[in-house]
Amino acid sequence: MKDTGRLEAELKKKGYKLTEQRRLIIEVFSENPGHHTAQEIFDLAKRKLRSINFSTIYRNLELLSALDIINKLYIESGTSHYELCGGTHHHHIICKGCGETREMNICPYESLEEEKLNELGFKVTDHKFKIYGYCSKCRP
Amino acid sequence: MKDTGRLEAELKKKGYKLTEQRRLIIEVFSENPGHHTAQEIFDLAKRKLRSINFSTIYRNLELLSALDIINKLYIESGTSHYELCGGTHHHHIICKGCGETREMNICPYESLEEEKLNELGFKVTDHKFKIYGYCSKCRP
DNA sequence: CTCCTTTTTGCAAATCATTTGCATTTACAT
DNA sequence: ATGTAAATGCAAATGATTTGCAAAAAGGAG
Ligand SMILES: [Mn+2]
Ligand SMILES: [Mn+2]
Ligand SMILES: [Zn+2]
Ligand SMILES: [Zn+2]
Repeated sequence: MKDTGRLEAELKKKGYKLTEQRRLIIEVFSENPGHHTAQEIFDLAKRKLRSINFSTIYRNLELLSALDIINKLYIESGTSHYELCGGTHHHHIICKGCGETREMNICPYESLEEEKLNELGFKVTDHKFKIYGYCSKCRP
Repeated sequence: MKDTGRLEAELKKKGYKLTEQRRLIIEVFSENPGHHTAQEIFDLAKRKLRSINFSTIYRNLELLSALDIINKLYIESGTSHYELCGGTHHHHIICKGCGETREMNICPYESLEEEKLNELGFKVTDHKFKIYGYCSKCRP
C-alpha cells in the first residue's frame, strides 16, 4: 500500500474517484523517480495492470496535473514529460545535444520583488525556469 | 527592402541560401511584432506570396531558430510560437485562462551566481523563464 | 551571362503525440 | 444491495509537425 493519502484526499475533494489506475500511476512515479513521458508511464503501468489503456494514462496525467499532484514539463521535444510533485521545488537544465535534463535547486522566482509582479496584473499561480546548454558529453 | 542584412550574413556563414521565402518570413515577423504560430506566419506570408507552402514555413522556422534569428517559444498549448529575436531580452507571463502572453522585462538569469552555474557542468547557451497565472479577465 | 552543383521548394503522404465518442464497467454514497 | 455519476477500454479522429521526392531556384565558377 502506497501513500495513497494525498491522492485520495485531492480526488475526493472534487468528486473524483480513486481508481486502481490512478493509484497505479502514482505508484509508478514513486517507484521511478524523475521525469517521464506518457509513453514511459504507460509501459511501466502496463507491467502491473495489463489491461490499462493509453487514453487512461493521458486523461489521468492531465487530471493529476490539474490537481497539482504531478507536474507537466515541456522539455520542448514535442513530447510532454511529467514528474511527481512534492519533492522540493526545483527547475531544470537541459542539454540541447542529448536531451539530458538535470534538476537545479536554484529558483529565481523567490528573489522577485512583489511590486514588479503586481504590476503585471496577473494572479500568479506558478512559474518555470529552464536553462539550456550542452552537457560535458555533448560539447559541440 | 527590409533589413536583410543579419539574415543574409547568418545564412551565408553556413552555406544556406537567401531565398524569397526566407526573406518573406522575416518580413512578416517585422511587420507583425509579437508571438506567432506557424499557421499565423503561413497565413500572413501567403498574402504576399501565394505559392508559399506550409512545409517551407516549418522548415525555415526551424532553421531560423537554429540561427538565432527567431526564437521558438513553447506556450504549452500544443502549438509552438515564434518571435523575432533581437528585441530586448525578455521573458513571458502567460494566462492559463485565455492564453494571453505578456512580455516581462524581468530576467532572473542575470542575478544568478556564476559558481552555481559552473557547478552544473553545462556550457550554458540560453534560458527561459515563464510565469503562469490568470489575467484580470480570467480570474477563476 | 551561362553552366554546374547544391540547396530549397511545393506537394502529397506519413508520422507522432494527444484527444474524443461511445458503450461498458466501476466507485462509492445511500 | 442498489443507483447514479464518473472512469475505463477501445477504436477512430485530430492536429501539429515532418518527410520523400521530383522540379525549381540560388550562388559560385568560368
Ligand atoms: Mn524535475
Ligand atoms: Mn516575447
Ligand atoms: Zn521556482
Ligand atoms: Zn533571461
